[in-house]
Amino acid sequence: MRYAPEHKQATRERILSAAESLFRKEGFAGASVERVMRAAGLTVGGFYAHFASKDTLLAESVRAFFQRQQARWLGGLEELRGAEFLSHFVRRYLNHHIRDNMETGCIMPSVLSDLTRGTPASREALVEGLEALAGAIGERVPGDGVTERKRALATVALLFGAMTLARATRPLPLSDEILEAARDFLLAERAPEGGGKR
Amino acid sequence: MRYAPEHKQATRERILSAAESLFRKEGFAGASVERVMRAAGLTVGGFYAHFASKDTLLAESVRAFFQRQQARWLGGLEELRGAEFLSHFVRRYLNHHIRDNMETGCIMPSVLSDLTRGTPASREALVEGLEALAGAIGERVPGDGVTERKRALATVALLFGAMTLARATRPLPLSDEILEAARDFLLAERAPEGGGKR
DNA sequence: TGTACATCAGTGAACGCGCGTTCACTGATGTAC
DNA sequence: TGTACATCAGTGAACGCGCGTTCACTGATGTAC
Repeated sequence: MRYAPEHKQATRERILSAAESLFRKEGFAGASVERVMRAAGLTVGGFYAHFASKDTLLAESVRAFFQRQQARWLGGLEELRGAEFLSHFVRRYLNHHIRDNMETGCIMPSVLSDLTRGTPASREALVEGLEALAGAIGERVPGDGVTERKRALATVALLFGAMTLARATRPLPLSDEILEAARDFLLAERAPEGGGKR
Repeated sequence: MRYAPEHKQATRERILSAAESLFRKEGFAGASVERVMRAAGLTVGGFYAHFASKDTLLAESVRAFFQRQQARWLGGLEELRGAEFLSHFVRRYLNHHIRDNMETGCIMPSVLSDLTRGTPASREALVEGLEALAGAIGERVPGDGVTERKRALATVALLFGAMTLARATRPLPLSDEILEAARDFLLAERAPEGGGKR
């Protein structure tokens, strides 16, 4: 029990990271507080020193996911714009690795259905993440006809929807087709004037 | 206990219909077998005369949903083609009523996350429904560049993704924006050569 | 430097609860005679 | 038409289990003197 001012914060992050993995792999109902704590190297009872409830844990996991992932999704694409940016971003997301590794890939397909019934806090975490992501995309991809924001929102909705369907239809060829279809649909047409080659 | 040859089948359909409603409203984990049976006017114990397990019930609910809903989604649009068909179909799906009435609207946003972790039977039910729906859309909407099938798959993925996000972000304005964005994205461009006015 | 003490992150047993599933049963039905 | 019987859809109590949460506690840490 080493115990320094920053120690509790580090433990909290360990729990959060374990929770993210388990929520991804097993969903909200499938990941019990006891298993999350065990995965973080702790015992059940300590959980409530860090989080008010399991619902709070989901909200914080979603928040942490968007914060961490936004950097990964957009990292290295900072000066790309338009079709060029979109091509990299979409290909980065809609790939087999994210589809096949539920415990490390995107958390959204695993918990989106739970969020439609979620607490205000977990929905708020989703909204903030969505706004930030749509904002980052909108900045880089000009809309043509529809506004940038709308285009970004539709893009995100298609990414999440396609990844969820692709996971649910694994390992059939249909699963690959869905990823391809979404990729083509987002990239094949309406190439915006901002960027480059695709 | 009236009890005629067709009576058991009718009871089974009552259970299935109650299950669909409860899975829609509360998800797979949230809808217990006991509450499903009570909603069907029966008691728990009788359940296993009709279904082998709760997992089987989900699979059969998904199958029943697609069978029932395909008719509702496509009914009356039989002779429409191309952009005209797509416009009706997309507007029929992406509306506030389906978003705000989880127990009667689309079941997919409620259980898609569960299906990514589902049994083979429930995933098979999803695959069959998806193939039938994509086939019906593909027949009516020619692809341009991408094949009809891919276009149909991307359309379905965007519909489900947008509806799920819209439900999770209710009642914020963002929720309406997501529906609009998906609608515009599917209808605004790439107007195919098959149909009509949009 | 050494000792006494307060703090509080983490432990682990216990709580009440609702879950999915089983099973001995009931009693209305349709059939045989 | 009337009686005896087999069927089996549906009942309801019971099962073992894992859940989210609580709480009295432990013991390493940092502080006071």
